[in-house]
Parts: sequence; C-alpha cells; structure tokens
Amino acid sequence: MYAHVYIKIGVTKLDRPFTYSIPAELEGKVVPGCEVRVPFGARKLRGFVVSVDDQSDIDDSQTKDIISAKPFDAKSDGALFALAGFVHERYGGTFGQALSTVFPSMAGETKNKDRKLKNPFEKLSLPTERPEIELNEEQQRVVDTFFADYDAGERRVYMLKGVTGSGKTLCYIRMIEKVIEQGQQAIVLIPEIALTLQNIMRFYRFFGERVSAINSRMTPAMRRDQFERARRGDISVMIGPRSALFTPFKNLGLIIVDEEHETSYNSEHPPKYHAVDVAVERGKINGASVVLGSATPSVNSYYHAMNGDYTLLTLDKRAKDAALPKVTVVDMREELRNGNRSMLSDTLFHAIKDRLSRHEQVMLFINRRGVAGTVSCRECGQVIKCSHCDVPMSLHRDGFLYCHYCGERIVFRRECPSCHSKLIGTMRAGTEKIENEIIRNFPGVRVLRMDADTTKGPDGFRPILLAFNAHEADVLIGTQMIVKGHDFPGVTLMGVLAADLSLNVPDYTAAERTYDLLLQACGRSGRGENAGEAIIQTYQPENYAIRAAAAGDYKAFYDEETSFRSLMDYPPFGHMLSVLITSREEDKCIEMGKYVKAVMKQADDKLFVAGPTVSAISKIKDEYRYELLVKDSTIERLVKARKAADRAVLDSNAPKGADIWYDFT
DNA sequence: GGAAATCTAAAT
DNA sequence: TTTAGATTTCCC
Repeated sequence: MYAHVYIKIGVTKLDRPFTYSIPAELEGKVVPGCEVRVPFGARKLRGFVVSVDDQSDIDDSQTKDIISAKPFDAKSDGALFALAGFVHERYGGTFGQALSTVFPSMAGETKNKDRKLKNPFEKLSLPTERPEIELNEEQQRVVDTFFADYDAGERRVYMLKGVTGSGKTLCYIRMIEKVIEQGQQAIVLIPEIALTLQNIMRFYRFFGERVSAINSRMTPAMRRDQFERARRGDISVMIGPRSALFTPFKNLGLIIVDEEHETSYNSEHPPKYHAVDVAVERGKINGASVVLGSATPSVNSYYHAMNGDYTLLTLDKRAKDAALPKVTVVDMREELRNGNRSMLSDTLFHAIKDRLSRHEQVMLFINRRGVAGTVSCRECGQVIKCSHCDVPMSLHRDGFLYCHYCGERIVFRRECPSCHSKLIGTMRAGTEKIENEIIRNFPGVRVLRMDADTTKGPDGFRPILLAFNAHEADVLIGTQMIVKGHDFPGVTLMGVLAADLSLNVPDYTAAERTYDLLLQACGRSGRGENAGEAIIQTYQPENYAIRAAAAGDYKAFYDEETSFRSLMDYPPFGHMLSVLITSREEDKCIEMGKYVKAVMKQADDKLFVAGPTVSAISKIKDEYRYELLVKDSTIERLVKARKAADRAVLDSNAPKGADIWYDFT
C-alpha cells in the first residue's frame, strides 16, 4: 500500500503530494487526513496523508517507508482536515499553509505537558456555584427558537442582532448549556481586543473547569496544550480569537462568533481566511449550529439574514434600561466659517468645560493615527513619505519623523524636500496635538493619552485604563483602541474628532467601518449613573453613515449602504478578489501582473480584471506593490480564476521574481 | 525550507 | 592545487 503525503513546508515548489510506502505494521492506521512522520531528503518531517492507494505512481525503488502515524479521529481530525481543504481551495496559498493554520500543533515539537490554564484563572477565587440566570421575554424567545431547531436536529446559521446591553451573552450561555447537556462541545470566538478576563469569567462562572481560553499572547506550546485538552475531552467550551475556530473537539455542536462584524476575524497572513465564513463551513462539516452575534452586523451577514440564508434573531430591548446617549453632529465647515480654526468646535469646547466643572470624565476619540502628524508642504502639496514604504511619515514631539510600517526615523527639517519651501508642517491633528490643545484650554486638567506610542508592549495599555477607571484623570484621548470594549462608568461625554477620516479611505467597506466606529464610540458615554452625551465633529455631516450612526439607526444605514453596493456590484451583490504582487523590482511586478491577468482572462473571459495598478501603498520595506482587482457575481468563478493563476505561476515560462498574495474581499 | 552537491574564484 | 563561499539541485 502507498500513501500520498503533503509535507508541511510553506513553499510552493514542494506543495504537492509525495508517495510513500506504508509498512505492514502501520497498515490500517494510515488513512487520509492523518498526520505522519516521514523521511524527506536527509531529514524527518511531519506531513498529512491526502490519499491511500494500492499502487504507486513512481518507481517502487524510489518510495520510502512512513516512519509513524498519529492516531486518527474522524470526527475531530477528519473534520479539520476537510476544513483545511476548504481554506486552501477558497483562500489560496500553499496546502502546507492551510494545514499549519488548521493544525497549529504541527508548529514545533510537542512536549505534551498536561498543563491546565493557569493564567489568569488561578489567581482568582473561583465561584463554586453557578449563578441563576433569568432571561427576559425577548431573550427567552431567541433561546427557544434555537432549542426547537436543535431538538429537531436542525443545524442552522443564526444572525443574532442585539443592541449593546441586550444580553446576547446570556443567550449564548443558555445555548452552550443545551449543547453540553447533549454531550457536545462549543467554540466561542471573541475579537482579540475583547478577550478580557472580565469577558472570559462570564463563561467561567457557568461552566467552570469545562471552559478554556486561548489568546494570541500565549506561546504556541500553551495554545497546543489547551487544544490537546479539548481533543481529550477535558473541556467543553473553548473561547478565543479566530484561531480558536480550529479547536479539535470530537463532537462539536455549536460555534458562536461574537461581534461578527469585527475585521480582526479576517486573517492578515496567507491564507487570508475570513473566520466568519470558515465558521459557517466548519458548522456544515461538523453538523454544528453557528450563531453570529452583533449589534452592528456586517452588511454581508445581515444580507444573508435578510434573504433567508441565515435565521435572524433579534434583541431590541436593553436589559438594564440604560438610555442611549444624546448625540450631536457638529459641522466643522461651519466652525471654520465662524473663524474657529482649532480642533475643538465651540459645542465640544463648552461640553468639556461643563463636564470638568462637574467632575465627570470625558473621552476624546481621534479617528486614526498615521494620517495625523502627516507633514505636507503648503506650497507644492508634497507629503513627506518613507523612502522604503511609500506611506506618509508622522512627526512626533521629539522632532523626528517616523514610519509606522518599518520604524524608519529621520530628522525633520523645516523645509520641503522637493520645493524647499519653508511653509511645511503637520496639517491634521494627532493625539498629541489634541492633548496639547486640551492642556492649553483647560488649565489644571488631568489628561491621559492612549495610542500606539504610549502603549509599548503587550500590556502597555493596562496602566492607562486602570488610572482612568480610578478617575486619576479627567480626559482620556485615544485612537481606535479606546472605542472598543472598555467600560468607564464615569464617562458622560464622548467627543469624536474627524469622524469622516475613516470615510475617506479607498475601500468599499469605509462606510460600514465608520458606522461601527461611531456607534461604538457613542456607546462609551453614559454607561454609569449619569446620562451620557456624544458629540461627533465632521466635515461631512450629511453623510448617511454619520447620520445613521448619530441616530443609532442600523436599518437606515443598511438600506443606504446596500443600495450603494448593489449599484457598484460590491459585496454582497458581487465578489472581489484582490491580487497583490510584490517584488524588489518594479517591472517584475508589472510583468507578473500582466501575466496573471492574461491567465485569468483566458480561464474565464467574463471576469472583470482591473490592473495591474500601483497599490495604495506602493512600496513596503523596499518591496514594490502592484494590484489586480478581479470582480464577478459569483465567488466560485473567482476561486477558479485564482486556481488557474496558482497553477500558471508554477509554469516554466511564467515570469519569476515576484510574489503573489490573494485576498477575497 | 534546507541539506547536499556542484560550481567559482581567489589564496597558497 | 586547495578550499571557503556562493549557487544550484533535489527531496517521494
């Protein structure tokens, strides 16, 4: 007997099956999907069996024996192997990369210590009794719908749309309870940023030692240990970021994706998979239910719920009758006309003054770093960019210009490098500039700033959050990271500066991102006893994303957004594949781009292929970046085109010296 | 990707 | 002629 084995090496050249003979003692143990150890060249490596055959495709003297095979469980390993196939087929990259993603335990040797999850749980006194929960009518209806389907053996994808504070987590807990009662297991995906002790404890209180959690700060060995506990059946619930999706449970019954609209569910590294789609696929493979929860669903998922692909469940009532903050939109063009050139509108200035006088706390959210601190010339319009990365550099207080992509640092001279004008400086405000403005305007105010500069290291943000929570400061200024997740009861005012910055990025999801950010930002205010207020400063007050966010009206946003997308054939009405081509030499990028485009056109002449064009960031670390944009009404045709391109670049007459990265959007 | 085989050129 | 260093070739 022979086995075709994929060696786990992330290199395209070796990304094909190799034929090994199965020694008599391993016969029956070597089955498709099982992990094996094989001699490869002068080394011994791990691989996966893709198929078993009674004859060899190569000369018998060439085949070597498989050394050993890991015990194979069809329900866990088999399902995950099928999932790796899906990830490879859909998102490209090498099969080896797909295998490494789905079976992360393959990275590094296993010492297999039976470690329990020590941090953070052991420091806490663990509650022994599970708390009683009572669901309100609305929550009960959601849970009953799920129970009825589950008992009837129906496995569906549910879109649970619930406003903040409506008790989505309670519903999750009841669903998990049900699944565990039936001897099945559950996976709960939570965005990395929300993986706080507080959030994990909510599950721990109910399921105690049956719960485990992973996060990206754990070492591969620690994560592997938790996966091993799941494989052995020591736990029933796994909580974690997108990688928790690959927990090797033997009898998976439920996958919950909380805050399903979060972009952190999309992998940034090849294979650039979308965890929501992969969760739905794993649900199909394992026969598990999938619950996608969000207060601001992604337009994609909500569209599926609207057209019946997913079952829509809604929670409209806030559990505690906390009122939404009063939201005011301020037109900054008007401010400019009235002679106010500062970053704070009159409205926001007075609101801050008012809160400070009442000893209440204020948060100021500035939309993005990066664009702030950008130095541009007022005479020729030139922006100072990093010579390696083609992104604008930011001017910091220390007088240096920094590149946030490669860390390059150069001295800032008050002269334009191209036209030598002295009229050069920062145009838009960064967090530092606001900090200075606040200190100048409100003497004696205690200010904290949270951005990538003040939060070095993995836990760098914690002291800032603790200090602000303890009311050791009156104002917290920050970028995106202050908007998501954190709860400060003392905050009664949220000021959003430059709300429209995130609208002006070349990405069709810009409005969706902006709506979500603004809604989240407003939701930070008034979470304690005192009523909250939010003030949104914008140059585009008429924009529908901003208007809808201010009104907290998802449906209004969704309707406008879908009509725009349908007009433009953007997802969910059409599908797009962006092909990134990188090379040290610019002409190799173009050559490869043209070649891939030709191959795709040849594979399917109905495809719309734009490019190759210079990427939005034309160079990173001296690697040039070009892009093709492929559009079609079906994702299957795009997958076919990608596969055709994948095959063609291996061809001997294909251009060399450029790398290709795929990204489905 | 990496070990082994083969090539290249400069030092003895 | 020797040999370190660079380059190419395979790997079931």
